[in-house]
Amino acid sequence: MDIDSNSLSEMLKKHSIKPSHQRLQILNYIISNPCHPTIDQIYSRLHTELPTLSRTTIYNTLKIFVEAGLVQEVTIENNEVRYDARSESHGHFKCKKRGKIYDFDISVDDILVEGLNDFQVDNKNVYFIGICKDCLKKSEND
Amino acid sequence: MDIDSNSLSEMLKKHSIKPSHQRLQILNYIISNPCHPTIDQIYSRLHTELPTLSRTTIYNTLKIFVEAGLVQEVTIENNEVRYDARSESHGHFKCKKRGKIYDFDISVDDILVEGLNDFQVDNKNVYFIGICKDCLKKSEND
DNA sequence: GTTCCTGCAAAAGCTTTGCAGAAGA
DNA sequence: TCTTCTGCAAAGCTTTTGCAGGAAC
Repeated sequence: MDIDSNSLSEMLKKHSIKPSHQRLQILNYIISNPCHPTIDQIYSRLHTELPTLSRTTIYNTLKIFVEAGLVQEVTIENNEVRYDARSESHGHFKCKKRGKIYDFDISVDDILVEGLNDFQVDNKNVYFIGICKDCLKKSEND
Repeated sequence: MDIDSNSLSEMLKKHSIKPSHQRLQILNYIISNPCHPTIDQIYSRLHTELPTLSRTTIYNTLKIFVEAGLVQEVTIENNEVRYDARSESHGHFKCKKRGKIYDFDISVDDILVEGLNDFQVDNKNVYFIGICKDCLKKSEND
């Protein structure tokens, strides 16, 4: 699931970010695991391989990545910011039951709103909340 | 800006919520101020009139309202849940500069996504982030 | 040697919980 | 009286900050 270290390094350099070991690991994780991980999920996973890695570094690093436009913050519900490296336009569906996030294709650029003609829109987000196919099936069987 | 106390009371009763003084005040505030207030904004404003009102009560009350479907939680960015009593379908625009939230009309029910055919979608949210007309004008003048 | 990065510890902010007293039926 | 609501205080979480040691160049 790992990505060629050189291409990761290049990605960082393109955004004027020095490719430290920690930053490469974190970027690799986010790209390899497009499951919109939270800070804690990233920490839990990488901490086992890199025991000295601290949460502070993950916070610092993701802040740098977000400012550089390398990853995006995904806020669907409070108390959990998630991180997403997908650049194509897409929406998110969050399952109430287990909290799983699904991506779906939607061209948010096509959403035009009359009232916002004179506004500068930098970011368009679409998210749905409900119950996913799998959880619906499970409750049927109960 | 206040709403007839009887109709507020009726709204609560319809949802099997006992109309206590605090609950009426909080509901009145949210409906009269459709600016998507945060808990803290509600507290700051109501606390002056009702000095004994506590944040805990506002948390409790809003939780009840949300569960009853009387108001909706609006999460646009982390660290601030906002509350909204509008029931019609609409989207939110948040201005980066001053944090102001604008509503815009959009029929989110018309957004259909192929990949989610077997999913139960309870809630559709659309939010944009950018710079509002007013702030754009101001920076022109600088 | 200088600069930037990392990570511990502490602080800060928001939200939840436990519980006792108050209000209402 | 009995039930429910309120609000103080404390606890719990996530995130930020300050700072000293370390790595890289």
